[in-house]
Amino acid sequence: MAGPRGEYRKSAERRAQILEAASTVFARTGYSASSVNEIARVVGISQTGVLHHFAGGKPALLQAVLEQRDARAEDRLSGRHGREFLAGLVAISRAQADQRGLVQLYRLLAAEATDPAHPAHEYFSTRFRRIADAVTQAYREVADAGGLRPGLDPRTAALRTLAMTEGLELLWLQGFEVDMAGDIADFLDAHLTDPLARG
Amino acid sequence: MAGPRGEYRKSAERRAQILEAASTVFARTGYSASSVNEIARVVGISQTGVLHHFAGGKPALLQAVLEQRDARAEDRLSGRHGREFLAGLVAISRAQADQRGLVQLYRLLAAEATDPAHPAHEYFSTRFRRIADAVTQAYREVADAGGLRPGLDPRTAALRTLAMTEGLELLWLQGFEVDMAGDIADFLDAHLTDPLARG
DNA sequence: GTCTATACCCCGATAGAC
DNA sequence: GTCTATCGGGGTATAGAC
Repeated sequence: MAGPRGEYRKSAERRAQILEAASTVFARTGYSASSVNEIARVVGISQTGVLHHFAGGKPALLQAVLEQRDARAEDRLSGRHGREFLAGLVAISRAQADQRGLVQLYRLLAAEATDPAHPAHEYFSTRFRRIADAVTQAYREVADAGGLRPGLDPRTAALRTLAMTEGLELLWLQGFEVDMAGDIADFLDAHLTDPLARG
Repeated sequence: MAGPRGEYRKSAERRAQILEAASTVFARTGYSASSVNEIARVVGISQTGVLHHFAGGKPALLQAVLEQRDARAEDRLSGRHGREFLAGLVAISRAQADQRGLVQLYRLLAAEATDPAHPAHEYFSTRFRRIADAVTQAYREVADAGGLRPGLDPRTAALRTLAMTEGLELLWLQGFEVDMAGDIADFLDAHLTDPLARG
């Protein structure tokens, strides 16, 4: 199980360092206004040093940052259905309170990417739709089991849940003292016949 | 009631043109990534021509754009209290559906301005807090009149209302077909003993 | 009021030495 | 793997002519 040695290992570590630096720099000033040079400065190497590790330049850096986060986050919900899935949303919210930089990064990039010319435009639009569909599906499963309050439409409930989640995140970033996880749990409970278990 | 003539009038018109161009350019690419040059190109004059009218440079342009919008929006709520104020929130949401560019501008700037070094940082943080306080006050007035459902705290209700408003705006910008005004009205009604009048 | 010209800075990318 | 040097482009801002 020994990892790569010598030059290879050094390269992998550099890549990781660069990725982390890119993440914090993008989070602070967004994609367009950030520079490879500044990322390099954070790492402590030259601009060309960074480009050596990411041949595709700045867009490649962005893509790598996004992929890294997705890989870490997606399995938190995979395989969960109905009420379990909804409970997973609460868990994710709770975890985000410790990742301010990452949340900020996503918020800023998502806003920038509204422009169709932005390199991450496609990424965000499909990602958002995928999430909305997954939440809709979860509500549908809850409804089939008789756990959804009467008169509620799964799709509408999903969009409102998403809106509340994103909105609370926004307020939290703005510096308001909101209990994201608690508020989302309350909001979900308002849709269900039986409340979710609290963690 | 005749306006200014001759040179003065020409100047005022130019300023208005520049402001409008700045608004659309900022909305498309954000503040940091926009250039005075591009704004000038949209207007059809040179870069120095723009700077002639806005001595403070790019930051002055940004400030002017923000002030212009506030001036137009604030009186929509001034003098209204309690239920009337809440109904005003719904009206504002309805109006925003026709102002995609402006909404986009605010969303992007607010995200950028999370950075304390951003020229609009202070503006957004005080603005957001002012809105939150105003909504809290409105809920308090409703509560005093016995119109708030029992067990609800005005401040918490206000923050959740704000979160829902912002979140719906976000989803709408992302391309989802959401009825912002209708959903907000529903959300408000869930807090009140009597539903608001629908427009 | 608007222009051209210009000074000076930072950007991303490439070539080539070590 | 990392560097310096360099190219071409674009940014803000100022000086001064018309």
